[in-house]
Amino acid sequence: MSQIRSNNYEALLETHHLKKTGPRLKVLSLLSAKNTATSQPDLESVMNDIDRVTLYRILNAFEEKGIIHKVFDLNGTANYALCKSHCDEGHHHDEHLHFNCTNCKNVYCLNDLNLPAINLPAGFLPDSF
Amino acid sequence: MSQIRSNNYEALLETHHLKKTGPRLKVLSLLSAKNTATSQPDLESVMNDIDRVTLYRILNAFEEKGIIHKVFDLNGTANYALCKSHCDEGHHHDEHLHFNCTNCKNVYCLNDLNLPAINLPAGFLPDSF
DNA sequence: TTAAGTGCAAAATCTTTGCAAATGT
DNA sequence: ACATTTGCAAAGATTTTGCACTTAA
Repeated sequence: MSQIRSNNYEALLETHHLKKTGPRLKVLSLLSAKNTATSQPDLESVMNDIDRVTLYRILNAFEEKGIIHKVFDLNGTANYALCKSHCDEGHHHDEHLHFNCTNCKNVYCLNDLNLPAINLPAGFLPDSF
Repeated sequence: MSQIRSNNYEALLETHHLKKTGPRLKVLSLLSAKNTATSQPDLESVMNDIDRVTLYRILNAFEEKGIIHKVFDLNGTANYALCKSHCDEGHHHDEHLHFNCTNCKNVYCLNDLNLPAINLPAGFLPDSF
């Protein structure tokens, strides 16, 4: 089973023309193991065997490729979660809400939820949420 | 008229037991002059006569007192805007949405807007938005 | 007068950049 | 073998802290 999952990650990397390296697979498995977005500090502490700079670069690369998305919590710290649906290179398309639990401090992705209708002021068109 | 506005700021500071100093009044007048939230870098560049550290302390103090609120834009940079309604010390109560114009990069407060109904997953209760 | 606020210097973080060594294909 | 990716060192940027001086009340 972890075999199957691991293959999924590798396929994901292949799709995006990224090499299947240890650090990258580790990030993917960490992010998919949780149902909440993971903060960069948390990732760093768990990946203490790999360089902090490498983590920055992996996260940036994944975000550009549309593999993960970044959301800032109430403290302004970046949290990352896997994209569920069709995200292209350079453009994310899995628009959904997040919420920040004040109890456990976790950031949840509300993928199942319909986006509420939001009327922007006159003259503005919605682009993304 | 700028006289009247200035008096408003001073009253605001009095209410919160803060001294009416030059830097503080300047921050208040800058924030109220715009209908969008102002990023900290923008504030710094405009307040180039006062120390960066002072600005940090003023913004933190104002936020704690419930005079302003902080919102992070899509780049994770802090933007500040005056609170419109009843915000207490340590607790903000003017819940509203923000949006980030991809054209002008400004962060707008949607005070007039009704909050959309959002159903959290089972077991969670909304606290703030 | 005196408690609060400011400015400066310096520390502590956080993030980016450059380059040589290591690794995947 | 070659282009990518990583690790390390170092630069840059952001945020916090300590302390002496200044200012509002």
